[in-house]
Amino acid sequence: MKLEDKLMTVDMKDIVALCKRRGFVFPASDIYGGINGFWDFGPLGVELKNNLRDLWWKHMVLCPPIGPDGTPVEIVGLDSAIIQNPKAWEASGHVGGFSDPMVDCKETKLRYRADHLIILHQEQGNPQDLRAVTFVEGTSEEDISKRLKKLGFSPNISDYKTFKFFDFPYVSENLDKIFGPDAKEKGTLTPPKQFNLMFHTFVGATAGEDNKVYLRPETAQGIFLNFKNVLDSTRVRVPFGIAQVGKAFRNEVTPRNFIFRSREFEQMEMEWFCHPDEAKKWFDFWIEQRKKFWLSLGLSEASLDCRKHGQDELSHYAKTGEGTYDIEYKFPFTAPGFGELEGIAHRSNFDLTQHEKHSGVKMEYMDPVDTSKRFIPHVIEPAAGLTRGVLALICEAYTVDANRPSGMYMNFHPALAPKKAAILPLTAKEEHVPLATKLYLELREEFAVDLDIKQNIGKRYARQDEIGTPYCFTIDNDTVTDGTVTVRDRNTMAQERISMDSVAGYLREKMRA
RNA sequence: GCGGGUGUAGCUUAGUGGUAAAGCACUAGCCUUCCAAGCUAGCUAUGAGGGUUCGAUUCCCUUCACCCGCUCCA
Repeated sequence: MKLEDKLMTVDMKDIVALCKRRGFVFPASDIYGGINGFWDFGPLGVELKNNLRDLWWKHMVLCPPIGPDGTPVEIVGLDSAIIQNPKAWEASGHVGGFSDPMVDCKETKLRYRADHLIILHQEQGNPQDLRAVTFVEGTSEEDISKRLKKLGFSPNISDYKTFKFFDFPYVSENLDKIFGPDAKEKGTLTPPKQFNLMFHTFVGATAGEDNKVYLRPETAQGIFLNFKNVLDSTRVRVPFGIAQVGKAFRNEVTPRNFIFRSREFEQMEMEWFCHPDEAKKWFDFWIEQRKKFWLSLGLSEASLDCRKHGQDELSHYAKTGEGTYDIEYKFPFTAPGFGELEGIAHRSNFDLTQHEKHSGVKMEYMDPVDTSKRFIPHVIEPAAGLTRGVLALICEAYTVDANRPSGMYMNFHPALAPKKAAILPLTAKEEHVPLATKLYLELREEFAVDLDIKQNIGKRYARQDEIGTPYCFTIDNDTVTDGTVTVRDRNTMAQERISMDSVAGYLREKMRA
């Protein structure tokens, strides 16, 4: 089926319904009516998530890729605390810069980032006659003139003083006299609202400002905080990486699109420390590696996009250097557009420098061979969303097929499928069950497998199709006489006979990613 | 945060100001030698709270969740 056709037929509603029906993803706190921005992974969802996480870990830490010089790169793992000293988040810029004050326009229902607004003000003798008009930064002089004229003011921009929104004297008190960027009336802007995207809580039994702490909004900082510890406790040498998988929390203004943007989510991040002069080389290397990784999981080339960030969308730590690349996936709810799956950012030496300043601890790296070479390493960060990755895998796998009883199947790569195989005695009578049980007991030592005895064989195949089990092994009368079983392939529904002894080897072969 | 929509069983749909109905799924049993067949029995629902009323799933208010659009999104 062509991708376009698939997108026509696959509806997010069907995917969400399947996820709940079969135990991939449940609404969090379901029996209490749910809670906005939170989701739970069910029995099959957690298997899928763990499989993706383990493959990532294998690709990063256990068996990292071969570097440009032909030898494997060096990456070590870490699992840092979700709550760190709050100074860490001041240093990282999250306390000050992670929350953007917003201004709403009551008339037009539009919302603006206050730091993107400028105010043009014309001095008047009478304070009651304050002439102040707000514009979105970057509005052309021509458009500004036009709008000023329309409001009955002088169209000559040089008659005005320009302020950043927050630099305007007593801006909050004067809002009733200021024109919004798109408003016809003055005084329609609300005071700037602070959106603090970091969750906070308190350490200790009493709550107060002095023991306020934050839940990490990214796992990366835990890595930077341990940069020295890792250097001092292991024999790694620059260039090397530190990898971490874990939960992160963001108080998103608008959680949307199922588990795509949730307030509690999981990240897979690796910080690659290298010499500043080599940053470009490693940046390109990791973009290539990360793209290959997602393709190897079965995401199609057509539904993946690699895109460089524009200057205006760069985060506070990525303003300089090589910038940021996004690996994006064409989700049903973004199509024909794409949604971010992984960002590869050149964080330069921003974070280490910040932590050196705030903590007073030297973050300089000394080359162990040439001790005259000292520098604060630059960082290339491939940061992937584990939660988003699971969603992409689910969306990619969901395949409509009117020619089978279930009407669809989940086309997971065997290495990712929550269940690798089902063992099905053709009937619940005779000698089929004992033989099936024997095979099941053998396979469960090595693979996640199901033994399903009840109901007719068609229903059981259909159930396995819905959860994406790649293989079904069926025991019938021939098994009793010649020791062979049928293998039923999920995608083609074709069957072949193999000997019961070779089933484990057959599965092992298919699991290779 | 704004605007619009939706909310009855696991799913899809009925229905009513007065005992909430069905199909599929699910569970148990029978039957069944390869793709949701058949028979029997069983389980499960008006998102939450309040108001009006003798009585509310139905009318009203509030709230919550989800979907769409806007906004936002290291």
